[in-house]
This record gives sequence, C-alpha cells and structure tokens, in this order.
Amino acid sequence: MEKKSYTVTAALPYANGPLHLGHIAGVYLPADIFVRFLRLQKHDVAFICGSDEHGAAITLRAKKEGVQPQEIVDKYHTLIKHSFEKFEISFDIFHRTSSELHHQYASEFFKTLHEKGAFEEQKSLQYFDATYQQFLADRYITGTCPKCQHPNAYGDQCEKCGADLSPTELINPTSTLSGNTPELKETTHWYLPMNKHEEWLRDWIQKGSIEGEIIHDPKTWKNQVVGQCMSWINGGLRARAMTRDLDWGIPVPLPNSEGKVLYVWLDAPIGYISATQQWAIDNGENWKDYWCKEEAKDRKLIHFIGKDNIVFHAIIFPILLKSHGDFILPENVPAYEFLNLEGDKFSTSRNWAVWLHEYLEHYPNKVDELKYVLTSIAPENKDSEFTWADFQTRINSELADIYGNFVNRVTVLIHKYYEGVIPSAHELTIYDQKVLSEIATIPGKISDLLYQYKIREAQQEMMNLARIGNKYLADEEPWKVIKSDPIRVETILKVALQITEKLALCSRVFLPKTADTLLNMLQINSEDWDVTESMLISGNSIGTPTILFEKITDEWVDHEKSKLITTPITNSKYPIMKELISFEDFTKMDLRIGHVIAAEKMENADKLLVLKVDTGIDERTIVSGIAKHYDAAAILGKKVVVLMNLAPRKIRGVESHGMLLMAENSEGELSALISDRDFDFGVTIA
RNA sequence: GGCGAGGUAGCUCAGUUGGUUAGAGCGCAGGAUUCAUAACCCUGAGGCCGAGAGUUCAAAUCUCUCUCUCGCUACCA
Repeated sequence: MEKKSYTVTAALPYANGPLHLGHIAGVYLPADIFVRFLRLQKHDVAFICGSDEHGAAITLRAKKEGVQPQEIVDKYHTLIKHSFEKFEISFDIFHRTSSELHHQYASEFFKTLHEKGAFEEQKSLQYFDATYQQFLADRYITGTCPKCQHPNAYGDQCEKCGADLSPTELINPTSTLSGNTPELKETTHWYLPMNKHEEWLRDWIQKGSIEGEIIHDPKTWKNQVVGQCMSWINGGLRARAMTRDLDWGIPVPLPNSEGKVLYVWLDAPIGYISATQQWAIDNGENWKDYWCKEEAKDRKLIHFIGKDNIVFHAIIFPILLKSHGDFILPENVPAYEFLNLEGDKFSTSRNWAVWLHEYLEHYPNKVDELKYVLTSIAPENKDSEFTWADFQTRINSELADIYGNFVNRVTVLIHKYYEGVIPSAHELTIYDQKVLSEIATIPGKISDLLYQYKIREAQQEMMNLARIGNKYLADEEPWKVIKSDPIRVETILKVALQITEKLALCSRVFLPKTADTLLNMLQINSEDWDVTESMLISGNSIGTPTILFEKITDEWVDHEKSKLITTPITNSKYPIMKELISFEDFTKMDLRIGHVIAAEKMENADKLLVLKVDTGIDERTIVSGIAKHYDAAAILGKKVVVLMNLAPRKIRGVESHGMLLMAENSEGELSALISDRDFDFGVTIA
C-alpha cells in the first residue's frame, strides 16, 4: 500500500459555550474515526484542533456578564478540552487562538499577505463611540429596524424580521457600549479582493486543478460543498474586510491601525497552522512538513467542518493560503449537515441541547455507546435526527443484542467447555472457510468506505461481523454438536473466536474503548489495520465473560427527555426557567389591576404589610411581604397587579385574599409591577 | 427575496452514468431455537420515491412549475 501523509483539521469550536451532540456528530467524531483509521493504515497524520477565542460575540458576552473576555474563553477552552479528552477524540493537539504563538504567527501571516499585496485598503464611514473612543462593530450597535420597526435590531441584522441590515440603515442607532448615539467617522480596513481569485477558484473547485495540474478529484467532494462554492463564484465574489474595529483579538500588525484586529475568520483558520507549530515544537517535528508546498509535497490537507462553514474553508481560506504562496490547498473539505434533537434544531439560547460535558459527567462509562449512536446517524448528506428513544433502540437492539451478545456467547461457550482456554482448530469445513474468507473482506470494505467519508456505512460493516458471527453459531450449533463430536466443537469455537478477533480489530476505529477491552481479553496487540493472519494463540486463556454493553432503561430515556424541557439556561445571574405550562394553565390565572386604598405595617412582623385593595369587583385584604422595600405610605394609592384567584391563606392570623405581583432581582430587591398607562383599576390582564 | 442542499418503508437512512418485481438496519407479524444480555436464527408484511406537468421504448434518477425543511446571503461567528 502506498504510504500517504495527512494533515487533518476539525473546525475550531467557538469558546463561548459548551459542545453539544450536534457538534460531535457533525465534525469531531467523523474526523476522529477517519484519523484513527489513517493511523492504523500507518499513514503519517497530524490531527489538529483548538478553540477559537476571538470575535465580537465573546466581547459582547463578557460585557453582559461583567467579566473579561479572557475569563470566558479560559472557562470554555478548559471545558471543551476536557470534554474532548473524556470522549476520546484523539487530537494530536488541542490548541487555542489566544495563545502567544498564535498571535505571533497570525500577525506574521497577515504581514506576509500584506507585503505580497494580497489586501486592498479601503476607507469607509463607520459608527464611532466618542465616550469609549472606539469604532463599533455591527453587533455593538442597536436601533430601530427600518423594515419592521423592531426597536432592538442589531447593526447587521434584525432578529425579528430577519432582514440583513447595515448599521447606517438603523433608525436611532445606539452604542451598546455607552448607550449614546454614535457618530459616523472615517475608518480604514484591509479587504481581501476575492473577485481577483474567481478564475482559479472555478478550476480548482470544478476540476480540482491549479494552473492545469490536477491536485484532487472533485467527484470526491460532497455535492453541497461544490454546489455552494460554485453558487458564490458564479454570483461574483466581492472584496471582504479582513480587519475589524475591536479591542479583542490579534492587533493588525501595521502602522496606524490602533484599535483594529484581524477578522476572526482570518484569524481562526490560521489557528490550524499555529496549533501545528505548537505541536511540532512539543514533539520535535517540523511544522512545515505538514503545511508547506516544499516540505509537504504529497500531503493531503483535510478540513472536517459543518455545513455553515463551507465558504470559509473552501473559498476564503484557500485564497489566503494561495496568496501567501507557501502552502498546500485542502485536498477535501468534508462538510457535514446538522443534527437535530427530538424534532427541533439544537439551540444554545433556547437551551435545546444535549451537552457533551453533562452526558460525560452522568454517564462516564457510556462513551462508546454514544459514539456508536452518533456514527449511525451522522448527518453525512442531509440533516439527521437524534432522539433518546432512538438512542435506546440502537444501543439495546444493535450494540447489546447483536455485538455484545455475540461476544458473550463465544466467551461463555469457551468457558463452559474449555475453562476459558482457546482451543485449536482442526479440519475446516467448506462453510468454515467461507465464513473466514468472508470476514477477511470486511476490513477492506470499511477501508474503501472510510476513504469516501462514509462512516455510517463503514460502521455497519463492522456490525456485519457480529451478524456473521451470530449466524455462524446458529448454523453450527456447538451446544448440540458437543454431545456427539466434541473435537468438531473446538474448531467451531476457534472460528467463532476469530470472528470476535476481527470484530475487535475493526472496532478500534469506531469503539476504541470496547476494542481495547476485547483485544486485552484475547491477548492481542496490533497496530495494523488489516491483519490477515489470526493472532490468537491456542492454549492462551481468555478472561471471564463480562457484559460489554448494558441496556438502556426506559427510565433513562424518560429522565433525559424531561431534562430537555427543564434544563437551566446557562446564565448564572438569573434563575432557571420553570417548567413549561399550557395556555390553559395560563388562562386559569385571574390577573387584574388593583388600587391600594389602605396600607399598614403588620405589628410584630418585619416584612409584612396589610393592604386593602380595590379590585373593581370587591375590596379585599391582601397581606404582602414587601415591607422591607415599600413602607405603607409609598405603596398607598398605587395601581398594582393583583393575582385574584390565589387560594386564600392566613398569614400571622390575617387572611390574605390574593397576591401582589412584584419583580425581584438577584439581590432580592422588589419592585411593584404597575400599569404604565392610566387605566382604571379593575381591568383584567391577559 | 436570491442561491445551494435536501424531501424515498412506522423510524434512521442507502440508491453509482435513467434499465427487470425500489434497498439496508431497526421496529412490527409469524416460525424455529435455547450457548447467550427474553438475546440469536429463518420467513414475511410494509413505499403513488413531497405534488403536478414534460422528455423518453423506459424516470426515484433528466427538464420545468409548485410546496416543505435546513444552510448561505458577503461587517454573525
């Protein structure tokens, strides 16, 4: 086999939130399977990733939470890194873009491009916050949407009507930094004139050729990748700014560029390179062997990404690499579609997600189970669907019943008949030979599929080994033959154990923990993918049978499903959202405006006021625990929101009929909810 | 709005350049079996291939129209 070398990258996760199953199924797990396979094929491979820690979203979040951006990225970098480790994603390095090395190299990269004339300087008018003395990124400006009049549209987009906006279109623009109206001021940015690159990109995407030389086969690229790239190119590429006015990121390494940083999408993919450099330093390698034309001539660069990242990896980054001049271009950009969850999109803001770190915390011994399920439903060609019921079915009736049970059958029989010692095979029947030659073809099939990035089908082939094994046992019936021909049974079980061996070897790619367990049991150790000769040694004893995969109970499924609705939104400042209620539940509440016509402090109680409230239909007594925030005089005469039909309750001897609604902040301070228009008391609220 | 990718069995998905009765796994039904995690093995039932029109001897596959989902839409990252 021809020896090849690979540099494999997985999209840098953005360090402002944890990872969920969608990220794993659509990028990291497929990449990891591919890389584990390449390593067993003895290819020279570097598997590179890291966290993406710059960009406006992080600074906005930091401001909102009242912390430094560094605190946020430190927190999520650590969380994400640990999750990957526990989930056994086998990166050679998981680096970060806030590192000094990355800052240095990204600056250098930018300078080289600048010296080669890859950028164009353009002046434009941009909003400037005079109080903070800085230009404002689009996300830092809010105002009224000119299309739908939504009062809180962002400078780039109105989240209500979905319109794409530019900051200058906003009515009454406001700086989110100071709350003041920003002023328009001239600023300079460095643009990448992508239009100049259309011609070679077209050839490269469609024919896989650069300057007439074929460097990859475009048929191996996914439809959606080629389709989307060609749509961009045919639509005409335009210059795109590669710098931003922001104080978080990599400073533009040029004179007169104070307050400007590299665009995070320029910075992030360079992170693949700087991460490789760090890894090379740590391991005595030369990073150029992994990236540069001269040194890495036959190396294949593969970017695993999600579909939202296609143009950046298949158009913009290649332009940067080619403009720089030293680099190889990606050989393929396998882009995965998205994973949905129980019929709905994964959503961080709505907290509709299964978080990897939580899963790993709750089920640290169920890593391979999750890998199996996510590989089975990997969104290779279209969006796919994760449900907990499906998770249960796949583990119980595939992993446990077919795979686990097969291994169990073989080991139990060997223990029963031979006290755990591997028997010798004698004369092979035609059927034995057929089975053995059939299983010998499986590694090759898996190999072909993996080179085409068809991981779900490849995993199916692994499962076929267990199916073949189960059928072999059913056909040969050693538990019957043992009574008439015990010698024959030795052969049968040896063959069955060879199927187990093959299964274990193939599992190294998909189910590494399970593979370790099995290979350990069989006392086999191999670093090669396709092992033609069995390495089982007759006379060795195998360990005691253990259950490989426990079944998933209905309780588990119910528990996980209920968590989806009630899990907290990841924002520590405010209490978590309560369980959803139906509209019918809501209509049960009778809310009205009431008028406080009398108020007095209850004796011998610090917190209580006894109020008399006119609700329009009656005058009632309400005891309210607000004395620390409102004295009697302050609340007297106010129009307040009253929950009318709360069951009456005696408080310190006085019966209270209803409840005053109050807002409460994290310090426990209260504010009465009052009507902002002068409606008469007695009106209902709905 | 424009562009890209999808819509195939109850579920999750395959279907190469148009070519017999449209496939797999799971689920379901029936049978067989007992070494095994009530597991395994065999058989079977399930599809107007999103809707409509067209090209063709022949369409899931090519063309057009419509519809639904997801993504991108150039300063979101």
